[in-house]
Amino acid sequence: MTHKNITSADVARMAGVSRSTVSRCFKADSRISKKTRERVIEIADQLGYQVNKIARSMITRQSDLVGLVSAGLHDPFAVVLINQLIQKLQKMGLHPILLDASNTQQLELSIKKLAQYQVRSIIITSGSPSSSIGAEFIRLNIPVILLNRAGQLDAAHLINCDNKTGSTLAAKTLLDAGHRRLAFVNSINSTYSGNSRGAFFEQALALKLASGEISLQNIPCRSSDYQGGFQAALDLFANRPPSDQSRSPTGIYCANDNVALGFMDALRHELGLRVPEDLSVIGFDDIPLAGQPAYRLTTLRQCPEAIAEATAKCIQDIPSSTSPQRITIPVKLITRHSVAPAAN
Amino acid sequence: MTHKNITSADVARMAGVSRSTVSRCFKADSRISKKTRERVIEIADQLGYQVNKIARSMITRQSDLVGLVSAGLHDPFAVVLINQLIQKLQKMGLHPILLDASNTQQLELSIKKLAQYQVRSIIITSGSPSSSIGAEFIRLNIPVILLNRAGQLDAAHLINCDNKTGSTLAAKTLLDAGHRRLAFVNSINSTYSGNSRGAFFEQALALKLASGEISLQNIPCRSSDYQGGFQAALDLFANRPPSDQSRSPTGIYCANDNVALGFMDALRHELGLRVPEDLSVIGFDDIPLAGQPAYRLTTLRQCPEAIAEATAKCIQDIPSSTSPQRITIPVKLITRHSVAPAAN
DNA sequence: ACATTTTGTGCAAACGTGTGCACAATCTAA
DNA sequence: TTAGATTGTGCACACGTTTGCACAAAATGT
Repeated sequence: MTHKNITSADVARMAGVSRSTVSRCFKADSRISKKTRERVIEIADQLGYQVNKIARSMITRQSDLVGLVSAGLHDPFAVVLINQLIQKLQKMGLHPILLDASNTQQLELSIKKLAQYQVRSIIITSGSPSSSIGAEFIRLNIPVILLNRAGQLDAAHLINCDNKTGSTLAAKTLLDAGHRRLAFVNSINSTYSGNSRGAFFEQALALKLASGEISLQNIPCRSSDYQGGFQAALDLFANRPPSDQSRSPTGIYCANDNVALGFMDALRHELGLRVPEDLSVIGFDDIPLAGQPAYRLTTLRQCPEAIAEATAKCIQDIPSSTSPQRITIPVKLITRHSVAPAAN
Repeated sequence: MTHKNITSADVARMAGVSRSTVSRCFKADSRISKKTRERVIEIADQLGYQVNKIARSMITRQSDLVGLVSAGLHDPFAVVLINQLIQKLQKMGLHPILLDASNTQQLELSIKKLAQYQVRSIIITSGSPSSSIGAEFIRLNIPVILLNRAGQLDAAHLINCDNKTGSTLAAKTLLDAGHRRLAFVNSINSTYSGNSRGAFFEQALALKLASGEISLQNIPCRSSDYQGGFQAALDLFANRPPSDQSRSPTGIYCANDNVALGFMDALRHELGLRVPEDLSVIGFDDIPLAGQPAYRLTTLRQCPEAIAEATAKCIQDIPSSTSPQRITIPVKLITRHSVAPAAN
């Protein structure tokens, strides 16, 4: 027994006008006499009438729905970002439908169904759903927004944090502290952010690397999360002869905070090394945990609120924009206590 | 220029049948000859036809959309729970629309709009949106599922973890370790879970409390999160004269893991106290961080997957179920290294 | 062979809205 | 006063589906 909704016909009858008039009373730019509009809205309110979005979507071929795909909620930065996105979208009257990209096959299925809901746009935030999915949406004329992801899609809107400045700052910070043996910790499963940061880090060090002043080592981890960082630190020092200890890196730049925290915990709790006395560590993102007393991680902050804000604005601008947008969000060095002058 | 979708009329024309027939070919229980059905589906596939959910929803007054409201993504347990929910729902072909309950006023607005999308049901997971919202949905004949929340709504489906058994186990664990001065850390902003756990904890200790064998102190914190726990520990020892130190509690039960971690960090990093040597701490939830080497928190695990599974099943069963469901999910004691025998 | 049931398909109405077009009413300008 | 412009409203169709009803064809029973 479904509840009978009050429709525009009801309020039309009540107000002694046609359904068309009722409809037009809710559109700002329609030619309706002030008097009629006021009366109709009055009655509508009184009846608790609300326009049926489903019916409206059918005719306008547009909805207030937005697809939001993310590879699980494992990465803490992804979580705060999504949180901000939800709030901003909600404020704009948009409703995000969350899709999990962990299972690619599953995802492709869901994402096709999603297209049937006339979503206004789709935001792809992390992980790696095959970019063919994005292409599929482009083909259906549904705008695609890529957040911190590689842009193989020319037609997609791109919003990225400034990995170049960030990585350059990381390099400078470690160099200024006197570190000579540097390392970059990154997942072997290439992600856009990680690879990009690594490349810019190396680029910032290029001159000194060429002159032999400093060294740079790539430390691979299995996954770009806490466990990955943890294991990477273990692996790094596992089969290293004591005589070789003096050659291990002292300035560590991690692809993101989560990796950095895992790396630090392994150093401290498993390997008996101190941060920052023995090794300096820099992360990226500034996730909430990074600032807490257990870690006090020096890191590059990318502001999730700014990204969410830019995304919201991007969606708003899409109807009037002709070419896909390219937006770069600034990052900021947050100096805490995980970097100290090199001991040797 | 919107992309022209292929409709059932297209495939009907192509197959030389009527739209009705096409529609029926996709419903399992319709009387359609095997031959026709196969041919139609063949052609539909070939054309890439997909039923328009919007149009279907309009006529069936049902959609594959599900409302999922949560108070931000701050609590780590809420995050893993939501993650599981998303995956399970996605697997069932349902699409969750996420709503943020941080701003109550904003929420009421969004949630009303949501009703217009004919959501199949609404899942309320944490935080405290006024229960009138739930009532509003009940009134609209939209099923409401409350997860780990108080049930002022008789008509709502209730899924709760077993706070009673959990708190009883916590009490037993601390008592068995020889602790006499116990405490419960909970937010002053009452949440259902926190209050419930506190009440059952006290209940489990009732006999020994009455006999004066042990003592129980309530430690309030401003919020039921990391910061709250952190500050609570600071407050507890702030204006306590050294002579009084011996009377402070040694067995601490926290309303949830997040509070427990904050509490522990304050003890260790700000107050110079050791866990578990000086104080024993038990949490609730078993969030991912709790198991990591920095904490090794002994805690009561409530399995997010089990809750999500129960929720999914609940939604599935709703059409055929007559009375609202009441489901309790078991919890399990996870023994790690934050509880030790009482020193004195 | 005929009556009756079963099976398969089409017609048309409904869901609730937006919007082009027509047209009446009011207003403006000479 | 009258022709034309402007304003406000209604009619009717469209969006893409589901589904009750009608009905032809096939199958069944006697």
